[in-house]
Order: sequence, then structure tokens, then C-alpha cells
Amino acid sequence: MTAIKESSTIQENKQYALEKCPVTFVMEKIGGYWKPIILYHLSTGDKRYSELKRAIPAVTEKMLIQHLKQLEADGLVIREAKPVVPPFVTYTLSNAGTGLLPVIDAMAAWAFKVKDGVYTI
Amino acid sequence: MTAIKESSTIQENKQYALEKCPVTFVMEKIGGYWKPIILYHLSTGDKRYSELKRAIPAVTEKMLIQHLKQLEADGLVIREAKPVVPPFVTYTLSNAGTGLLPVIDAMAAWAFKVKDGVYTI
DNA sequence: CATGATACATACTTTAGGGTAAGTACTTGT
DNA sequence: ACAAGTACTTACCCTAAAGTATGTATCATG
Repeated sequence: MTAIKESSTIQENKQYALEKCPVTFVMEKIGGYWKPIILYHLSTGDKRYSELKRAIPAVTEKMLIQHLKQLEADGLVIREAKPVVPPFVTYTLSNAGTGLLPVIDAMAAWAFKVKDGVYTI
Repeated sequence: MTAIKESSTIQENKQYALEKCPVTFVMEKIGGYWKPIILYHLSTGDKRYSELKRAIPAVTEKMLIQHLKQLEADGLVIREAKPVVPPFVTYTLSNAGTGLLPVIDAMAAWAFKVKDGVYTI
């Protein structure tokens, strides 16, 4: 999690958008290149850290946990660690995370409509 | 529209996410602090450039136009200019743009659930 | 004659987020 | 004794997106 400089216009504006705009609120949670993909992989059931890593080969480990930590902090996923060695950690969608799935479906539906030329963009 | 350096990992990854993930595809279109807000203001009917400017006081003109141009390039809004002086330009949601409204509604619904404590995050 | 309103454009700066590379701790297998 | 697998962490760099500031053309009005 990168340090945030307090007092920059960009942060104030983000704050403004966050309060004024529920869409921005959602995008704060699922924005970031890998978050939707992580959410997608978790939508079919809980996964170990290493399973996610293998499922998304293009992501680096730093980005993977960074996003997992943010998702956890935002209450979208639940981390469970068994105190064994080697470590055994699983990530699961929370209720809030599961509640996002319809949103994701709506987005996917629109994307496929666009790709199928329904809208003649 | 900022110039894009081709061949950077971040661009390759964006490309990857774009192809693999319809959600990322959507967020490419409506990501950016002001785009959802602009879309929202256009959802109630077409607006002049200056009306948008006044409706969203926190946005700078550079950002406003930049996002409007991107939305236009992405086929979400339609720009219409009357050849008069002073200029008279209106922006309207296209069919594709209108098609996004259910997505936006779904996002807003989730956001309000979260804020109402439905999910106990 | 200069000010205001319209709808932009453009050069320059800042910063948040993403990426690279390397290291940590602990155990099992060879 | 050394590599491999687990789940991370940390220091540093690079860039895309956002922001600042200023300029442009045209006409109407005081």
C-alpha cells in the first residue's frame, strides 16, 4: 500500500467524487488492474494464495497481495490462515464481496453487448 | 488525451486485463474520477458544455473536455455543435451510453447497501 | 475599446499506482 | 547441504493520469 500524501488536489477530488458518486465509491473498491480478476477467480469458491498466483500468471506477487490486502481491508474478501508450516492461507468472498457479483455480471453483460456489436459504437 | 508509450509492462498488462476481463473493459470506459459524474449528469437529458461545467464545479476545464472527448471516442456520448457564435455544443448519451445506466444503477445499489450497513463490513 | 461568454487547446508539473528485483522464515525432500 | 514450496515484505523506479496555468477565436454589449 503506497503512502498517500495528505493534502493534494487529487486526493481532495477523489474524496469529492467518493461522496458525490456511488459509482466512484465502487470503483475505489474494485479498481486496479487485478482486483476484478481476483474477484472473478474467487467467485467460484475460496482459493489459496498460491492457487490465485498460478491462476493469474501475469500478476506479480507484490501486486497480488497488495490487492488482496486492500480487498480484505475493504471487507470484500476474508483471509483465513491455518497455523501450519508451510503456510496455508485461503481467501474467500465475504457477503459484501458476493454482493458485488451482480454488478460484475451487469458490467460483463454490457461489455459483451459492445463486443457483439449490439450498440454499433 | 495523454500520449501513450507503446511497450511498457503496464500497457501490456492493461491489454491482458482488457481481453481477459470484461469488467476491466468497462472500467476503461468509465474509470477516471469525473466520467461517472458526467454520465450521471447526462442521464437526465442532454447538456451543454457550460452546463456541465457549472454542474460539476470541482472539475477543471481540461479534465472536463478530456473526459468528454474520451467518452465521445468510446461512443458513449454524442457531441453536437451548432455552427453559431458564441458556440453551442451539446452532449447526449448514445445508445451504448444509455446501456450503461443499469450497470451504474447496480453499482449505486451496492454502494448504498454498504453505506446502510447491510453487509457489516 | 475592452469585457464577458462560448468551447475549447496546450505546455508543464505532480503523484498515485503499478512494476522490478531481491530477501525472509520455516520445513520437507534428495 | 541445498533446492523447492509456502506466503509474504521491502526498497527502489517508471509512467499514466490528474492538476495548474495560460492562451485562442468569435461576437454582442456597455
